[in-house]
Amino acid sequence: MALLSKSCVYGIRAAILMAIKGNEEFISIKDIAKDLNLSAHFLTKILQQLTQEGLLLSHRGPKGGVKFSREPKLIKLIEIVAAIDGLELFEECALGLHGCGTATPCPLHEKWSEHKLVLRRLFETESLEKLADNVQEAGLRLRTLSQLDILEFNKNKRL
Amino acid sequence: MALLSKSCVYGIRAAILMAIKGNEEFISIKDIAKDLNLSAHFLTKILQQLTQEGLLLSHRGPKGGVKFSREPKLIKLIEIVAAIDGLELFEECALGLHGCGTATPCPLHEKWSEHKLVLRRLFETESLEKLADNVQEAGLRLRTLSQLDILEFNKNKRL
DNA sequence: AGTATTAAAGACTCTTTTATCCTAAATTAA
DNA sequence: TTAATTTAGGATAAAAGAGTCTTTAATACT
Repeated sequence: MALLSKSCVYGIRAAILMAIKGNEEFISIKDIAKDLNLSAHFLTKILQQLTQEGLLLSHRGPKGGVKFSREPKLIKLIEIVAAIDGLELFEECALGLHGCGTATPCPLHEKWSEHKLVLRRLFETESLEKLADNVQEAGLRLRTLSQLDILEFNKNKRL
Repeated sequence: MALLSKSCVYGIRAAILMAIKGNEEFISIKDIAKDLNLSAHFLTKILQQLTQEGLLLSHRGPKGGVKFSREPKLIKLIEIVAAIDGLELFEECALGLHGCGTATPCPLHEKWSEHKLVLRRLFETESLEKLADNVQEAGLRLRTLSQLDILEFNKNKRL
C-alpha cells in the first residue's frame, strides 16, 4: 500500500508543475502530461476532479487549458489530496473500525490519532508554491527516472 | 486511500485476538473469523501469508489451527504489516517517484522521509501483547460496530 | 480403517483503480 | 463559416484488491 493513490500523486505532480510555470495563462493538460510523462487522457480526468472541486479553472479550445483559481501560494497540498483521495487517511481508524473514537477506541486509537494530526499538519503546511520553489531552487524532480534519465542526471546533475 | 490494506487490518485484528487468547494451543481460524465477523476462507488466506513468513505455525486436522511461532510479546505490529502489505509505506517516496532519494529527491522528500521514520517507529514499537493488553484492560474493540452493537455498547459499556 | 476436522491451494467472481479510446462541446483564429 | 485545438464525458479494457467456493492434504479420534 502506498500513502496516496496514483491519481493523487499524478494530480500533485501536475499541480506542482503548474505552480512552477506560474499562473498567468491557461496551461494545456497535454503539455503537462508530456512533461510528466503521463497519459494525457488520464491526467485530464484527474485534473477534472480538481476543476470540479473549484481548485482549478478550465478553458476549452485553442489557448485553453487549466490554471489555479487562486494563487498557488494559497493552495495547500491537502486540498489536492482532499479533492482526489478524500480526507479518509487523516480521519479514519488505522484498523478500519467504523465506530472507533474516544468512546469506543481500537487498541491503536490513541497512538494513531496523535500521529494522524502530525501527518495532516504536514499536508496542510506545504503550499504548492513552496514545493515549486523547492523544485526550482534545488533542481528537484517531478518525473520518475528511466535508466536513461539516470545516466543523463549523472552527467548534468539536473533533470 | 487507507493507510493499510483490508487484508492487513484483518491480519492485525486476528493477531491481536490471538494474542489475547494466549499462545498455548492452536486456535482455529474459523473461530477467529467468527469472533471478528470476517469470512473464514478469506482470513485463512491472510493468515497463510503470516505462516509463510514464519510468523505463525499452523497445524491441520482436529485441534489444528494457528499459533505464533514466538511469544506475542516479541512480535511487533510492523512484522504483520511487512508480511501482508510489505514495507513500501515506510520506504517509498510519497509522490511515488522511483529514483527519489538524497541524491535526486522529490520536492516532498525531506519532510516525508522524516515523517516515515516516525510512522515506522510507531509500528515497530507496538507489540501484539501490548495491544492485546490495551484491549483487555480498557475494554477496547476489535470488531466493526453494527447499529445493534452500538446499542449494546451503550447499555454495557463493553463489547 | 474410517470419519470428522482443519489448514492449504487453486479456481472463480465482484469491485475498484488505473488506463485507453472515442465522441461531443466549447473556443479561437483564419 | 470553417478548421484546428482543447477540455468534458462516456464506453471500454486491463490490473489489482477483496471475497467466495470447491477440492485436497494432513491429522486426530473413534
